[in-house]
Amino acid sequence: MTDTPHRRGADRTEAIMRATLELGQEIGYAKLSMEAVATRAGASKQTIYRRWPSKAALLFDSLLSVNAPALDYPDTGDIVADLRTQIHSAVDLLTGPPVGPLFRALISEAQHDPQIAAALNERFIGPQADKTVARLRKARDEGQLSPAFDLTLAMAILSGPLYFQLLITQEPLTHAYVDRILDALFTGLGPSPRIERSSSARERDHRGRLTPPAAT
Amino acid sequence: MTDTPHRRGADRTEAIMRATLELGQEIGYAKLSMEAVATRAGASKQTIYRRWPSKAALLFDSLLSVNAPALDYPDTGDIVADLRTQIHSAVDLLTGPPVGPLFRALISEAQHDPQIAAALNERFIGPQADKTVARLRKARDEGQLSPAFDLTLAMAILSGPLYFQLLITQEPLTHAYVDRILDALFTGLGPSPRIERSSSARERDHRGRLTPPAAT
Amino acid sequence: MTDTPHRRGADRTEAIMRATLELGQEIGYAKLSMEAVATRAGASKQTIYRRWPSKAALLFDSLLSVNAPALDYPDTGDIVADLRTQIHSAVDLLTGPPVGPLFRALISEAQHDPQIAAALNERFIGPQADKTVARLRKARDEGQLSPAFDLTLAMAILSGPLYFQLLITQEPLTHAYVDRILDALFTGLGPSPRIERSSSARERDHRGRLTPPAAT
Amino acid sequence: MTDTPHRRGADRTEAIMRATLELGQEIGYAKLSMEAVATRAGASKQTIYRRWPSKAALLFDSLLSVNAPALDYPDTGDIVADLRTQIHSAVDLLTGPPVGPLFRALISEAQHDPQIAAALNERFIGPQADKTVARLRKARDEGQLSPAFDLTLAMAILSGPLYFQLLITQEPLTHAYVDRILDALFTGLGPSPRIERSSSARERDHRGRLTPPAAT
DNA sequence: CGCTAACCGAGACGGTACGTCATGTCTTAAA
DNA sequence: TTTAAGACATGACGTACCGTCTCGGTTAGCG
Repeated sequence: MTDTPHRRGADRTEAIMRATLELGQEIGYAKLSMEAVATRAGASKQTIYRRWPSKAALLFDSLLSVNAPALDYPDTGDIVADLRTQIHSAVDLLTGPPVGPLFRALISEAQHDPQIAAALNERFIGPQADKTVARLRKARDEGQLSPAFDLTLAMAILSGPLYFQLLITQEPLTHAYVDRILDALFTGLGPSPRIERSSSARERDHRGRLTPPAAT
Repeated sequence: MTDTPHRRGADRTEAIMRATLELGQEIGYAKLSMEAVATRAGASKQTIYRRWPSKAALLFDSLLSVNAPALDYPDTGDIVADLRTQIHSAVDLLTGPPVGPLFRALISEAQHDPQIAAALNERFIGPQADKTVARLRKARDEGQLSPAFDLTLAMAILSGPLYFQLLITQEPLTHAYVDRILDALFTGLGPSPRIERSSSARERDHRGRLTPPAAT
Repeated sequence: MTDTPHRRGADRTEAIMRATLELGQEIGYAKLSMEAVATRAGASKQTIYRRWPSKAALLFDSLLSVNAPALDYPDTGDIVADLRTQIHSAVDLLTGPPVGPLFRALISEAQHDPQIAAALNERFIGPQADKTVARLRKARDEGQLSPAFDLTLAMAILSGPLYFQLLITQEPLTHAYVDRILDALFTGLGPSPRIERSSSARERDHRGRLTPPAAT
Repeated sequence: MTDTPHRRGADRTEAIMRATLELGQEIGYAKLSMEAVATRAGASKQTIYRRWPSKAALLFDSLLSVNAPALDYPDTGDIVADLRTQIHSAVDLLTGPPVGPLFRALISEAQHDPQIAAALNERFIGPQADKTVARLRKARDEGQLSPAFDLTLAMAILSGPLYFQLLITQEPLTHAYVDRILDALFTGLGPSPRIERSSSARERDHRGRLTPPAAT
């Protein structure tokens, strides 16, 4: 009476996703087989297929089931500091286990599964991008940024290089790299004399620029 | 003896890669099977495995075999115009068939095959990035950019959003989008009043900035 | 409350057997699945398993539920005519739908299900054989057959070749073939000149013989 | 180099059939699974399916592979003795392992697989029946039987009751039962006084009759 | 010019996983 | 309480590819 080998729908769902995450970390999400997940979860393949149409869909839901820390932008009034805080967190999440490998596997799948691509955008990429844009908009509304500041493009410039590093060059994604991009966006692509600058000076300059004025 | 079912070494290599490209375009590179390639090419699986250790390796060589136009930067003296010309070409290449889907498939594979990732970087991404950096360096040396301009980061900011669009949002990668990024990099993230500006005025301003001066 | 999706005990039993017969005729009794029967009958699998322990048992009861004409021997006083009448009827029943295929399927099942074999003998084969033996006994008692006539063996000789034809050679089981066997049993295996013979002559000869006297 | 895990086509065929026979005897031919055969034979399922289109076909070939004693009729000049000898042998073969259960399983399959039915008739039933008919014909030609003796029907009367017993009543098939049928055919359905009769008397009477003259 | 070694296609082979189907048991909710 | 509905673990199905391994047949290049 007390062992209850299995009980209700949701229980199975959870067990399967847990098995997916475990196996994914052990043998890699690319080599994951439905068969192995079923065995590990003590579930039948049918039960898995009842809920998820494909391995990618299972991966996706497993990713969602990871109780990720809510990545909401802080609002200290300092747009750069807030972006930094938030992007550092995002990078930490997307880089480390268990989310990192799973996330990369899903992007990989998204290249030949439009449904996964759509879901990924709707549930993962999009919301996060929206938050970034929203935080930038608030800063612009508060006059910290030029009224004409291109919010969406700024978001792309903040995100793009990170994904480039994550997916293409596959070099480690450090906080320092994030800082370089933030500095480029708001301080300029030039010699970044930020170390010497006082924080008040930095704050005054938060107007969205990649470069200092060229040496005349 | 006029039909010559097959001949010699290199011939086979070519036939196999041709079959790979054909099948990839017909059924998608993800669903491609060595079996199907062998059949289509009139080759035996053994012959394929003799030359390529994995499907990804075959895809990679097939990608290289596409006689892509050399993507070398022009040098008209105008750094922005040259970047624009070159990146437009690159985007056209990476977007359209047959390279586009194949390229995406390879990036997909690279997520779980470090060898492919390395090869992709060494033979594809890296060289192109180097050319971009080189062209930027030349512009800096010629005084068109601030001496402190961060060449590598600029490259990442130029490339990142494009890959983001290609791999993540999977929206069409247009010339217009490339132009927006270029403008952001060199003109600023602001209202881009470039339409009214004379070209000479634009040229004068090529100093690497994302934003106009904030409204004071 | 006019649709009454289902009602009470016996109703279900009937609906399930009807569905079994329908599906059996449509897709064959061998490919019949409990699942399909349940769906067709609008019943749950549990309800089926409550009543029948196996598919074969369900088939068996479905066979019994076919309102087969009672196959009782007529008694006109002419043993051969009566046997002929009765066996013709039996052959017609066992050959045509829906009983034929179902009967064969059950014999098939009986080869690896002793319970079905037993039931088949008790409820189907046995009673019919008993009737044949009884009719033969009566004829013997009336002096139409030799007192030493082996009733059981005669039954086997009458039945055996029919099952041989039904199950093994699977050639059509005709009335003519039945007649040949009857003639062999009562007239002889020889040239059967029965066509020229008067019926009275035939009757006189009903003593149970397979052959005419050999040509001396 | 001496272990040779497997080598040539035919080897596999043999191993698979051996595994089929073994498993069939252990767990029954009805419960036999291709999966189990493959495992036992150390073969892959594909290899099995390459050779046999269905489980029944595999069973059939396995049956043929049993090195059954050639069942050729002796010819001692005494038709009844020869039939007896031969049918006793046939019954022994078809009754005992490994042929018996396999044979019954195949007849079972033949009820819903016309190909098996055809093969069974062509390769198993037919040839044996032909031999019986041929032996009977020889006897007729030699004058031991009436010129008008119906050879085919005699064969059916000899075989039918045996299959009836094997498949339907499933009672043991004894030599004694065979003898009763033979006696019915050649001596008559009557009181069989064969025990007291001299063999010469019996021989004289071999004219193909089921009954003695009725008691007048 | 003929022989031999390398290479080829063909495809069999042991595997692994696929995605589907049916089994028989179980639970739930409605009637 | 009986039911329809259907989830569930199990296990087999038949198929698709994987990567390895003979097989013969054909060149090609050396002798």
